[in-house]
Amino acid sequence: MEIKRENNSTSITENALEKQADLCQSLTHPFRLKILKLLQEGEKSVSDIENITEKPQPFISQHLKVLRDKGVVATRRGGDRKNIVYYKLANPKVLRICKLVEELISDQLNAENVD
Amino acid sequence: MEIKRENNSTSITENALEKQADLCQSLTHPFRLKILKLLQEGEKSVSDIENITEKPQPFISQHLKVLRDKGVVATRRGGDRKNIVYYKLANPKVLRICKLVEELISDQLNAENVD
DNA sequence: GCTAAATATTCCAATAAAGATATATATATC
DNA sequence: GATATATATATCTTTATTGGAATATTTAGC
Repeated sequence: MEIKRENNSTSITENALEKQADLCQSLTHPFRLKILKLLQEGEKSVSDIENITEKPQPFISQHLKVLRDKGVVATRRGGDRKNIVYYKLANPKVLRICKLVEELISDQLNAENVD
Repeated sequence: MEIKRENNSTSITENALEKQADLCQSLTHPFRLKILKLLQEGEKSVSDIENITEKPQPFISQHLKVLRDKGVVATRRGGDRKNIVYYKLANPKVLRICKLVEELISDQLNAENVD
């Protein structure tokens, strides 16, 4: 069991807010959002994502790592040789957040067009 | 009317994803999330936030600016001398996103505790 | 136009994130 | 244990974000 609180000036709430902020960090890159959008259709391997997006493999893996580290996506090994890693959304709430963000931007653009 | 697309290699979708990513950027700081949490209760002035959080006023204004620039919060001038700026959430979807992020972190912590 | 109160902005040093390239690891087969 | 395929990580340079301190702006009243 690990000690979670570093010092007495950091409240439980502060700690939760930091984790929330940290999670949102994973949503701040267009390519990561694109990955999440792809995963909304269902599980995809790294090379699936490579074929669809036509980006270099290390670039893709780097961004997948960010999503993985924040617990936004989950993985399993598959394929005949167990050398294919399939990624999926770790929690349906991720999808709901992405959709809301998309809608919010849409709302903002519509509000602009009223000018 | 402004030209929105810089070049032909940037698709409509890419453009939307960039805006979405940019919006999420405003959610990546614990203090900004704290502000949003406060504004969920209702409109607050800068000095309200100052009194509640006990942070330096420029610090607060800097973070409010980020939220304002992304269209996450809206302002109005009020008070007898019109020198008080009241902040509120710009769109109810902001609240829903914050709550989902909070729940997602909560889910993650619960999943951890099963270990 | 000066003052006061409330809020906003600028500047700068420190830290963190991004992306390309090179390299490493994991898994099964031979 | 060498090979092949799929994926992951490390390194390095560039660029963006952070926060504190000082300063500026806005508004109304005098």
